[in-house]
Amino acid sequence: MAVRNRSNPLALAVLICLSERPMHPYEVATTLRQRQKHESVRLNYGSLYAVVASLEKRGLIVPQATKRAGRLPERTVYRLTDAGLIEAHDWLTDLISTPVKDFTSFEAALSFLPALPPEAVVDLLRERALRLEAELVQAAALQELVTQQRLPRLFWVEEEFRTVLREAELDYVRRLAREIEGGTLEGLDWWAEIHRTGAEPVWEPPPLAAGAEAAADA
Amino acid sequence: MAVRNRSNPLALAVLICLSERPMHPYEVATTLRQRQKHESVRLNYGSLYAVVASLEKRGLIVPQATKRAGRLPERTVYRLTDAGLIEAHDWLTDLISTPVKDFTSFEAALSFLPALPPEAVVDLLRERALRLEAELVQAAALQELVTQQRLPRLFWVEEEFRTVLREAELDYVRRLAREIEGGTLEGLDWWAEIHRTGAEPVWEPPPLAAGAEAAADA
DNA sequence: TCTCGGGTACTCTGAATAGAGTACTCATCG
DNA sequence: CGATGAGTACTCTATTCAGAGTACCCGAGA
Repeated sequence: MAVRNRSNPLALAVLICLSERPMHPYEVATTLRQRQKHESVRLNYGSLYAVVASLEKRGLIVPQATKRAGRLPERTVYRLTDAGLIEAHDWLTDLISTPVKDFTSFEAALSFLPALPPEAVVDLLRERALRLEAELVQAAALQELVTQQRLPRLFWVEEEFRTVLREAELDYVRRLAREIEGGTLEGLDWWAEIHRTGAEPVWEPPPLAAGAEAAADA
Repeated sequence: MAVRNRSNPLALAVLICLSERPMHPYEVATTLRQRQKHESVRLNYGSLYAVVASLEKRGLIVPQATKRAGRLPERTVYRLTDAGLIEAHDWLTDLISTPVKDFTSFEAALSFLPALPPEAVVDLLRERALRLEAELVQAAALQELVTQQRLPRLFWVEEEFRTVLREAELDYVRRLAREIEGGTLEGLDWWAEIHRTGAEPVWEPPPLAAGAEAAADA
């Protein structure tokens, strides 16, 4: 209970949903799902209710009424406070204007590349490329479906952005595979050697002052 | 204590470090720092020791010796087991071959765009573009420094990838700003209208079946 | 009528984390 | 020679979170 201020973007999603009209948490969740926002913001109930409690504690939202339909669990409807609206705008402003470092899993993977033999890596990169292509095809299909439903692009920009990133990744993955295979990746000789000798697995060499012209620091 | 199997890539980093030679956790941390891997894998002590404990429990690493230097705290040196090496390779294989959905904060921001007025968003996007450019300049400087130190590209691919993604993002940010400013973004009319009327802030319209030709579902 | 799946609306629990704190050493500088 | 600051090597704690679980309702089909 209680969220590190501005850590979880789900809190922002809640604030913005409530800026439309008062809702109870479950309704927020279904709204986000309907609008496909759960593709961009991690959403699960455990976090949702924690986030809502924290927003209430910070005075950004207040409970408005709790209704009971039949013997279903109580629904607590929340509404946004003025402070909440301001916080939402500030937060969003900040999120748009200032890039933050996200840790992606492929970046992690890339930083451990030398742990596998180069030929294996080429195959794996090719596999990744195939999967990325498949994802792009799927995304395009979805795109089409959505335009047919006449939902303007404005409400779909995050998906567009995802596609742009995926295309850039695909490009890079292909290029890297080609460079390893073609032997043009600097460091490949050492890399292949390590795995050929079947030596104890080494991940990275000492900063490696080059072969031909050494010591040029004077 | 105990890590959801394969959730935290830091565990992979530990396995791969130990595949080089036995180390104690703190040494793993400094090694990762030296090699700049903490730019790609989230690293902090709290997680490090938890992750190490979990790897031990899973039999992927074993304590080899605990030495004490002076009255400094004990250092427990761990080494990789055979199972650990296999797990490292499997995990890495998987990470390279299979894309996973990462939730980035800019994607979240984009999905809430309509909550701010369009002119404000244009300014914020321009600001972001400037910052991205600055980051790219910095990255290029670092790149140069590293090549001068003759560290082969192989050990730097993750940084290269980050640059590729940043460039793609910059492109997209600029394009989006232009399209909003130029009025060519579909949905802009509605967006501007909402914020002009100063109506209660609304984030998204009902799926909006277009103006001219409606109902085409028969 | 029974029951089965699917939807509503949360609640609980056990991990997993981030980041600060601890407790010591060693080099340096006035 | 004492203070200061950087470095070593963890440990602790308060959150935070993911996912499963609970308890109910409703409609359709056998």
